[in-house]
Amino acid sequence: MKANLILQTAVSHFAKEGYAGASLSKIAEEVGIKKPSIYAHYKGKDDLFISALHYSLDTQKAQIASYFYSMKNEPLEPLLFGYFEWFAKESQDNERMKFILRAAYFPPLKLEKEVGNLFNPFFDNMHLHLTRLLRERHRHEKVLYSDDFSDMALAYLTVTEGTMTELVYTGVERYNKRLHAVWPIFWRGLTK
Amino acid sequence: MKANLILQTAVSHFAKEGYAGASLSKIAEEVGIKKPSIYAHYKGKDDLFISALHYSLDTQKAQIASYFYSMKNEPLEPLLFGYFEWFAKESQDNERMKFILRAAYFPPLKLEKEVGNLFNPFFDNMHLHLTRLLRERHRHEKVLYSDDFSDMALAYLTVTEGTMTELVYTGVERYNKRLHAVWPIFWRGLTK
DNA sequence: ATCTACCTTCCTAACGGTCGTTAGGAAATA
DNA sequence: TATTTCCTAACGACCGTTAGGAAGGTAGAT
Repeated sequence: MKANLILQTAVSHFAKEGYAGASLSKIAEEVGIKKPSIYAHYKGKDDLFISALHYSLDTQKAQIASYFYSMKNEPLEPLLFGYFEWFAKESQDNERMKFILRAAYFPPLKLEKEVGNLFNPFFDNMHLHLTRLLRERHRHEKVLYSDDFSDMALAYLTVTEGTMTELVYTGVERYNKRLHAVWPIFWRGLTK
Repeated sequence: MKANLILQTAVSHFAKEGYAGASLSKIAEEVGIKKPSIYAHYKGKDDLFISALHYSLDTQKAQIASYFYSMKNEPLEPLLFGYFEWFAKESQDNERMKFILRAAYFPPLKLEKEVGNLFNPFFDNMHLHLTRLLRERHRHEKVLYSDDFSDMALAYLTVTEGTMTELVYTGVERYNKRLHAVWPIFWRGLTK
């Protein structure tokens, strides 16, 4: 399917160059078609961008869900910490993540609203599931210090984003340094 | 000084539109001059971008230093926590911070090297001063759990960035929610 | 089985527009 | 007089987009 190839190439270009910096000519060139042929599959640059974001978020969501499912029988600490390591492995040479971060933090102004409409449910969904996970686990493991599971989930997400930005910006070595600096402190603060 | 007015306008435009999205015509228009007049002050778009970044980092550095100096007689906890609140107040309608973040995470590819040369000393400097601060304070207050001050400083910076990105992206309300979710946990993990 | 109509996909050519940049000169400042 | 600052005019390059048509496949009717 050419449409999908265009989409994936677009993700890579938008990740590296941003919305304004990416060029349809170059995307088409990498796909192996001419620029106007893109219009057989997408209405225009905006449509391509939104489609790429939609696709990226769906894929990301599925991957995260599959990680948490695969770890569902592990204790809480390796489950939460392992997510960081899994994430680093998944995200290497993975431009989808970079695209997602870039679109989240610095969306093209004219698409701000539509981008927000895609992101807000995504984050709310993550927060909700994480809150539920913590509540569920606490019932059996009873290791958590507080019982405000929503706040703990939000704190966890904050740490993931603080390290993720480092991963995207400077690479995996400094990401790991940060991770091993912050995790023992955070986990100590989280548990009894 | 017209050069400085151009610089500040450029910061605002680069923050909102990014390097590729910002246009010299629009910057000139907002300043009240014509586009080619910019070339009387800067060699071109690249020079303007780098100058704007240099200026932004210098200003930011001075402001941060002045906060920590003004709080030098406070205990460690209000000093570290207050930085978040001070930061939110400073950063409202402050496009400098947005520009700095954007330039740090998603620099224009062709200026990646020069941008890195400006950022790396900035972050290293922050990390160094924070490490020293923690070591110094621990000698008198003895509240810290660990004695790896470098790792604690890095962890603190990670939390600041995790919340800062939220501040830039969604605004001050959700920033405060995150802050009040993560800080008690983090501080508990940091201290005896 | 063949013809017809239609739709998808891709092309070349070209559109109007904006981009960053330069040339060259006028006005102001020192 | 020399230099800085600003202007108008224009450059070539690239942008996203559209027009119009060729090639190919598909579906239904004859």
